[in-house]
Order: sequence, then C-alpha cells, then structure tokens
Amino acid sequence: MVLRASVVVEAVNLGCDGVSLKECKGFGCVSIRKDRKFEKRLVEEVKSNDILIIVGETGSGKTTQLPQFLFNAGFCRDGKIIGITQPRRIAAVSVAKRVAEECGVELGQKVGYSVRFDDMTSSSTRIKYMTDGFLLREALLDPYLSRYAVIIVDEAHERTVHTDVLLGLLKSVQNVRSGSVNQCPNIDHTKANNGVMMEKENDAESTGILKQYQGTKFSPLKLIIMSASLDAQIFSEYFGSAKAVHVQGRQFPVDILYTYHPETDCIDAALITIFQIHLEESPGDILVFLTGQEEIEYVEKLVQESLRQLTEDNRKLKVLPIFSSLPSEQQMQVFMPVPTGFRKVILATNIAETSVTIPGIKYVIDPGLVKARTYCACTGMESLIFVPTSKAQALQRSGRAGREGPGKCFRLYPEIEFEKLRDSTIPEITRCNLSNVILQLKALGVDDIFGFDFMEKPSRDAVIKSLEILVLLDAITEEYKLSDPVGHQMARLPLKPIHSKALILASQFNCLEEMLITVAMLSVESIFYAPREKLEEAQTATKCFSSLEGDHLILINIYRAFDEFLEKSKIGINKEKAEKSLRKWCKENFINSRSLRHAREIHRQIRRNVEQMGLHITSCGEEMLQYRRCLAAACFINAALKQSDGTYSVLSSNQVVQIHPSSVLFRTKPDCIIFDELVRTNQNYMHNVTRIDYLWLPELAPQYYAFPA
DNA sequence: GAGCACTGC
Repeated sequence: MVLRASVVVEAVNLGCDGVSLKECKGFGCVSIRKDRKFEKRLVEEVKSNDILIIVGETGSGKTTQLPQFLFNAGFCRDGKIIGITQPRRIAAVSVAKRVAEECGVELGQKVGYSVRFDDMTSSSTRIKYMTDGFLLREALLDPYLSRYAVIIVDEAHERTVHTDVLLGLLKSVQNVRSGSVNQCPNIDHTKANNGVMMEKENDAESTGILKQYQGTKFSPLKLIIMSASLDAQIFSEYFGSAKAVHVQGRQFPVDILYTYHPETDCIDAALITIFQIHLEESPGDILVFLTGQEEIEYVEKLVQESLRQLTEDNRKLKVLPIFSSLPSEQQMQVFMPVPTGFRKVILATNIAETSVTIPGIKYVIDPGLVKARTYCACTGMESLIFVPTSKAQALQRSGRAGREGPGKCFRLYPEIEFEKLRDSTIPEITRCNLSNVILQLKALGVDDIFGFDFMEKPSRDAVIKSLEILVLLDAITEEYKLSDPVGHQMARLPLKPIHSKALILASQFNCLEEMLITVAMLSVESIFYAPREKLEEAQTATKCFSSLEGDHLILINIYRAFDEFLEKSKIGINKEKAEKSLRKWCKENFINSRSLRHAREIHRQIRRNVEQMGLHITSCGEEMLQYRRCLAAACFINAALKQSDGTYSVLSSNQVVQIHPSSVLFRTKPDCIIFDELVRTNQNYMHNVTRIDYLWLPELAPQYYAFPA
C-alpha cells in the first residue's frame, strides 16, 4: 500500500479575514474591529444607511449580536419587529434559542422564531428569526411587511431561490415604504393592494390589516444584507452602491495546503491524505467532503481495507459517514465520543458544510467537487452533475477546521485551480424550475416578470416556459394575470403548481381525501428506505402496499396503512408514543420514517389550507378510476405514450424516456401513463407513474389535446 | 433493473 505520495504540499496561510478585507477594498468597505466601540459603531452605520451590507464570516457574532444591538438602540419602538432570515430551519431555530438565552428571556417572548410547522412567536416578539421562505409567505398576506422596522437577510451569499426572490421584493418594498412609490421598479402598487384584497376576502380576521393600509404612510424599512462571500460588491451594486462594512471573525487560523499537480483520482488522493494525516499529524479529527452516498460508502470500504494492513497501534481510526438520507440515529454517531487514543474520520456530503457542525475537527480534506442539481426548461428534465466548488464554498469548508483551534485544510487541487474557481456558487434561480417563483411573484402583485429587478435574471426561455405551463394550468390568464379564483388558490398552497392544481380539481372529482395524501407524499424525499444488503427483504415487505394501477396509489396505500396501524394500537394521542411506533412501523416496512413524518405534517397543513379555501373534502372510496381521471386532468402535461420498442415518448416534448425501475409499472408497461417528474441519471427516467386511458386526455384537457381524427 | 448534494413554503 502506498501511504506517501506527492499529494500534499505548499502551505499558504490564508486567514479568512485577510481575504475578505482585501476583496472589500475599492468600493468603500470599512473594516470594523470587534472592540468596545463595536456595538456603537454598527448601530450608527444602520442609523445612517437605509441599506447596509455586512461582510463577516462565521464566528463574527453578526447573526446573534446585531439584532440585540438594534433592539437596545430602540429600533423596535412602536411595537415594530426586527426580522432575521436564514436559508435553513435548523439555523433559524438554534440561533433564536441562543439569543433568547443570551437575553435571559423565555423563547417565544421577546425573542422567537417562525419556520414551517413550527411557530415560536407571540405578540411580544420583537426579535424574530425565520427562514427566508417563511418571510416570502408572510409577504403574500402583508406585501409591505409593515410589521418590520428592520429586516436582516443572513447568508445571502448562498443565493438560494428564496433569498434571491426576497432580495428583489425587499428592494421594492423599501422603495414603497420610503415614499418613492413611483420609482419602485418591481411592484405595481395598485396591483399589490388588489392582491391583498383578494387574499382577505375569504379571511374575515385579517380585514383589519387591510384597513391599516388605507391612507397609511409607511415607516421606512431598514435593510441589512449579511454575506460571508468575496463578492460583497455584487450586493452593494444591486442596492445602489450601498455601504459595506466588514466584521472580523473569531476563527482560528487554518493552514491551506494544495497539491502540486491536479489529481486524476480524487478518491485515491483523499484516501492517501486521510492516512497521511492519521499517521503523521497531531491528534484531531478529520472531515472529508465527498459528493454523495455512493462515494462515501466506497471510501468507507477502502479505509477499512487499508486499516487492516496497518499495525495494531496505527489502527485507531474510526470511520463515520454522514449524509442527509442516512437515518438520524446513524447520523448522530458522528457526535459520539470515540475510545481514548482513537481518531475520527468523518466522510460527509456538503451537509457538513453548513447544516451540521461537528466538534473536534482539526483537519479538512476538500477534493473541490460537489454534486449540483440542474434543470432544463425546454425538456423539464432534472439531472445531477459534478461541478467544482466555488471559492466561497472552499472557504466555508476550510473554516470547519478552525472552530476550536488552529487547523489544516488539504485541498486536493493546485493553488492555481483555486484562483480559477467562481467567487460564489451559481445562483439557484438560474438552474431551477421557475413555475413556483413566478406564481408567487404574480400573487405579490408583480405582473411584469421580465421587468422584475432580479439580482441575477433567469433566462428568458426559462421564464417563457414557466409562464406557458402556468397558463395551461389556468393559474394565469392569456394576458398573464393571476386568475381568479384558481390562480389565487394555487399561489396560497405551499406545493408545486401542478400539485396545487390537482387538489383544486380533486374537489370536483370527489377525491380530495386521496389527492391530499398523494401530493403530501409526492412532496417529500423518497418514501422507501432499502439498504443495499436488505433489498430483497424490503421488496417483499413493501409488496402489501402494491397496486396494479401505479405508484400514486401505492403512496396512498402506505399512508393509510400507517394510519390504520396508529388507530389499531390506539396511541395516537400520546405524541411520544406515536413517534416511537412510527419509527418501529417504518423499520418493519422499510419506509423512511423521516419522509413519512414529513408527509404527515404537510398533509395536515394543506388539509387546513383547502378547508380555509372552502373546498369540499370528500373521498372517492373504492372508485379509483375517478381518482386516476383526476390525476390525468391535472398532470396532462406529464403524459407519455408507449412506443413500439417499449420506450415511452413524452407527448408534450416528444422526448424518449423510460419508466424508472423502482416503479410498480416497470414491467407492466401500460400504453399510456402520467408521471410526476423527469430525472436524468443513466437514462431519462419518469418517476412515480400511473396508468391512464389515452382517450381521457382530449376529454379532460381539450385545451391541450384533440381527439384522434 | 436503478441508485439522488442540500434547502424551503
């Protein structure tokens, strides 16, 4: 075995601070040291700038400290709120808990959080942490975000779809609230008010809010954008040369090491580096960033094999995998202490970049690759491709080594390659399906999507394609206006537009009970959990849920089977017991318990939504024909016909596709089917398919299909 | 006969 190779060399001390500072110069960036004047200085900057960009890496305390400073400085007078958005639930919740503790108050009082399914706020909440998606939802009910005096958008450099849409919205809202309505580029003032009116008509409780708007002069909104990235300038320019300040972090120095030459085999290079650290470096755990489950399991096997060739004394290395679909009990293993003298090596996806912080990490190995989802608007096909990380991601990864003391990061590529990387990750909005985003914007009163001031404009083709789909679903009119009531109802549901439409149609087809379950189950990650070694056992176990008609019906069967189980065991009342039995039932039936739990939460939420809309919730009982007709009526854009060679052709695009082998219809191959989504891996696959009758299409979707001549 | 990073409403 080769343990020494030319993998690692060239130490460059690249403290994160230095980088940010250097890049900040040239557009009026001011560096602020964290001394006694820190608080006073920051508050002054917020007072004198309506928009402020704050650049600071993790450990600078910006997320926890700044809201408290602003509260103490009186920004919450008149009962106004300071809102802080995060891209992730876990961050919103944990930061709120910490700040409540620091303030010595009970969570949900002065300091609280709001995320989907979980609201810890009250009328006395003044510092409110939330996800950016949650604030966007709130804007549907209160387009001017009138309760907020300050909104802080944290982690803006991650450029999630929600962050990008929110930034565009906030820019407009700020313009309106500062009194310059006419200059507002994004929102048609009157339209936005109409939007509110529509929302409220069914909602007696909130008419008060509407009255507040009439003749109200808004108080100005302070906007703070926080980013850890190198390109604060982009944010500054977007907000009209807004002032940027730099806040120093408390990170320990991390030595960055590069390879001399590009590595042809990243896995091999990672393996060599793991053992080089293990055998030569001082104690401290290792974190290795890999691209996916398959790669992680492969490297785990290789490390185990290599360990067997070492002496007893050198074998004290514990390998621990972590990725999102791993059951949480196994995920928790990375936090468990290991026997004295042992070193941990954690093999992780980019879940460890931001979502999970593992203590004890001193060494990071970064091969510089990440798996990214892409979307092709013209075919509606999703795929996952390997792409190099951005500089910001590379810094985030290396920072994981400097949380508790000085660390080292081994980048498995030459330094010159680092220089070639993009500053930030490509904004998600340029590589995703826009139907949902556009529907939301329409509901917010933004009629001219092409004129909307996005930080990064999505391609014209992608916008047109999504508009077409929304017209076909009757969500918007031929004039591209939100339709009434269908468009408004669809915008209100937290689902893909096609799923929202299926619910609205289902109330007419008398199968809303069934459709609520279907779209809840389709909204979560794969519901099945089958470890490779127990694949056959799993297939036998899940047979009892099977259906000849298709995967959609299987999802209903699974959901109902668990409901029956809960009812029989009569433990539905005790939350803890119900949770325990859910896990047990899922394990026995090879179902992913996290997914089922999530689906049940979504079901509860959308059931409430459709009740509020006044839709009739009835069941079709055994009449599953009616249910399948409803699916066809909603998913007519996703219909495919069998060809003579056994492949399928998507009717809307003529693409050649196949039924995914995980589908119950994989062998049956019916003549005509509808599918939930297209994913390209080895081939073009349809996921979640159900059999329909070809003639239903022109009957139920005459706007799209004509009867054969 | 296949395998899929991570979020969010």
